[in-house]
Amino acid sequence: MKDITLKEIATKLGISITTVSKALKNYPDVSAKTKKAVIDLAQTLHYTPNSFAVNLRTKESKTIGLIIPEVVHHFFSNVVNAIIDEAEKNGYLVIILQSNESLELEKKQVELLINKRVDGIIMSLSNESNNDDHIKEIIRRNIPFVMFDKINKLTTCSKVIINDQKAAFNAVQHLIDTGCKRIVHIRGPLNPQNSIDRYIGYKKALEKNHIPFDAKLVYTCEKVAFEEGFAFARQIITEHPDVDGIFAITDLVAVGVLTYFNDNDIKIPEQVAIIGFSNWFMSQVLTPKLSSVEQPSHEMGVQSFALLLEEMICHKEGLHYTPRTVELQTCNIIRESTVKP
Amino acid sequence: MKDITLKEIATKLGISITTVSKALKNYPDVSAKTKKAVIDLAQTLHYTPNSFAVNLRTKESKTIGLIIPEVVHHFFSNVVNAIIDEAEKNGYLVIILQSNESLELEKKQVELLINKRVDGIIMSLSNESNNDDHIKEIIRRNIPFVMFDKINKLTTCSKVIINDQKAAFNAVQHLIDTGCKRIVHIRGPLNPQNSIDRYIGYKKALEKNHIPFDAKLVYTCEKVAFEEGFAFARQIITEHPDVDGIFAITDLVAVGVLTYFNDNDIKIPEQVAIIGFSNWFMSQVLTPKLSSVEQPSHEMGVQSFALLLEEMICHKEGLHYTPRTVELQTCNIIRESTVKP
DNA sequence: CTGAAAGCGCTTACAG
DNA sequence: CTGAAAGCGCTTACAG
Repeated sequence: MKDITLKEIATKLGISITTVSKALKNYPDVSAKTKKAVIDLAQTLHYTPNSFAVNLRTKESKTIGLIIPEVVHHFFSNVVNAIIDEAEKNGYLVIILQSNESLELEKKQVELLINKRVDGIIMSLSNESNNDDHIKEIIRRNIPFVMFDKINKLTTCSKVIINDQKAAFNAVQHLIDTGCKRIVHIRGPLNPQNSIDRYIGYKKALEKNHIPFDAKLVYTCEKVAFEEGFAFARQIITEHPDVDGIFAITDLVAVGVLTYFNDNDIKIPEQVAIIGFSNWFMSQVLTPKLSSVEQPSHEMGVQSFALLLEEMICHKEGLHYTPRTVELQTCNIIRESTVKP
Repeated sequence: MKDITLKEIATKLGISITTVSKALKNYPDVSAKTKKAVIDLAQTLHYTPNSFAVNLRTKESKTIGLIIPEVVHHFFSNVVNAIIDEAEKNGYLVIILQSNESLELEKKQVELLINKRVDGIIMSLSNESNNDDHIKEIIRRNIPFVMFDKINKLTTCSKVIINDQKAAFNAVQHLIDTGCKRIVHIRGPLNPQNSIDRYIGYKKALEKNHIPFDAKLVYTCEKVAFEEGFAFARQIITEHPDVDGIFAITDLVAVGVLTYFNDNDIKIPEQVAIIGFSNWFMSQVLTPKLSSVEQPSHEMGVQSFALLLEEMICHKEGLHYTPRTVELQTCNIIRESTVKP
C-alpha cells in the first residue's frame, strides 16, 4: 500500500501542493470551497501527513524518551502509567527503555534517544549510575531533561523527588514509637542517592532516640530483590535473635522477610515488627498486612512530565529555562506488621 | 545548541557531502585517508545523523507501537518488559500506549501510531474492542501487526495466545480433583474472547465431571478488579453458603476473594478452595499461598516481537507474509489455597 | 486567494 | 576514488 501524499491530492484536484497543505492546516487564506474539496478528498483517501517529513521540517518529533531501571516494578510501572497518560494528553508519545540497573545499558539507551532526537528525556538512574558522561552529554546538547526518584544531586536539571531522609526517619521513628529497641535496616546498594539517604534517615532516628547505632544491624542488598529479603531474614534471626524491628529499603524486600518469618513461625509484629517503603499494592493483602511508606508514584510521573513540558516549550521558543526541583510528600501507612496488639 | 550536519563536516574538510556520508557508512569506495579524517571529525563534533532525515529517506523509523490495556498489571508489565528488550536487541524502539480498557482511547491511539508511521504494531485489545474499524484500518494499510492474549479471532493477523479454554478446564478439573462440588466462576466481562473461553472451559470441566451447571454460580466482573473479588466473596458466601470452590478470571480478583475470606475467618481451602489465573508475583507470598494458572507472559512478549519482526522484514522487502498463530503452554501451579490438608 | 520555490538533512544512482 | 544532482514529503516566506 502506497501512502497518500499532498502531491497526489494536489494533482487530483488540479491545484498546488502549497494550497493543499494550507487547506489541511486550516490557514485563513484559502477559499472555503477549495478547503472543503481538499479536506473531503483527504478523508476519502485516508490521507495522513508523513510524520517523517513533518519532523524534518519542524525539527520536533513530539516524542519523549523515558529510561527507568525496570517496568515490572510496582513503583516504576505507576510512574510510567502517569507519564504515558500525561504525555498523550499533551500530544506527545513516549519511548520507554529499561536499564535493568546496568550503567552500560543505560549509556547505550541515552545514545539511542539522542540519535532518535526525542524532544525530551525523563530518567530514573540505575543503581550503578552517577553524574556520568552520558548524563553530561544530555545536558551538553541542551536536551530538555528531568530526573525523578533515583537522581544525581550534582546534575543541573529539573528533578522530582521525595525527602528520602525524612521519610526513612519517620518510618524508623514509628518502629521506635511502637517499642522497638534493636532495629535492623536492610538497605539498598551503596551507590544510589536514595539508598544513601534512607540509610542516613535510619541513623538519624536512632540518634535522636539515643539508641546506639550498630553497623552489624545494617544489611545491604545488591539487587533489592525478594530473595534477598528472604535470605537476610534467616541471617538476622540467627545472628541477632534480639532484633525486634526491621526497616527495609522497599516493600519487595520487606515481603521477603515477612515470608521467611511466616514460614518459620516468627511472629510479626510480636517478635519482630516490619516496615517497608513505597507501599506496593500487595502489602495491603499480606498476612499480616505490611506497614509501609507511601511514595506518591503517580504524582511523580505527573510532575515529571509537567516539568519536562515546561522545559520543552522554553527550548522550542529559544528561551532560557531554569531547572526546578519538586519535592513530594510521603507518609507512613500503618498496618498490622508494626502494630503490637 | 545547533546540531552538526553532514554539510558542516564536508565544508570543514573541503570535501563533498556525498563523500562524508559514504565515509561514515563505511562504503568501500572511499579512500582510507578520507574515511579516517571524516570519522575523526565526526567524533570530535559529536555528530549523530539526523534521524528525521534518515526516516524520510529510508521510509522506516525503526520504531514500533505497543498498545495494552494498562501497564500497572503483573501480566502486561511482564510482556512489555520482554517486548522492549527484544526490540532493543534488534534495533527497534517501542512507543507504549494504554487503552485503559476504553475502545475510544484505543481507536485514537491506533490513529496516533498510524500517523507516526511506526514500522509495526503489537496490541492486546481492551475489553470493549472487537474487529472494529481501527483494527481493520491497520490491516488495510498493510502495517505489520501482531495481537497477543486479548485477541479477536476474526482479524487476519499474527497472534500469540494461550489455549484459554483448556487452561480454564484444567484449573476447574483441579478443583474437582481436590473434592470441590459446588464451584463458582468469577468471570471477566462478556465481550473479550479470553474471558469467554475461560468461561467455556469452566462449563466443560463441570460437564465432563457430571456436575450440573448452575448459572447462579457465575459472577461477572466489569473491571476485573481487586475490589470486585472482595465484594463478590461476601455475596457468594451469603447467597451460596454451600460453595466449596472458586475459579477466578485472574489472580487480582482471586486475591480480593482471599482477602475477604481471611478478614472474615472463612477457611481457605477447608471451606472454600480458590484458584486464580496468570500466577501474579504476590500469589506466592499470600496466606494461604494462592494456586493459579501459569501464563508465560515473558515468552508471549518475546514471541510477539519475533512474529512482528518477521513480518516487518517481509514488508520491507515487498514479500508476501502469511500471518501465523503461536499458542503457548500453560500449567496449574498448585499451592495452599487448593490443597486440603 | 493561489502557487513557485527554497529548504529541512540525508541517501544513492550515476557520471567522471 | 570523488562529487553533482535528484528526491524523500512536508512547511512557509514571498510574489503575484
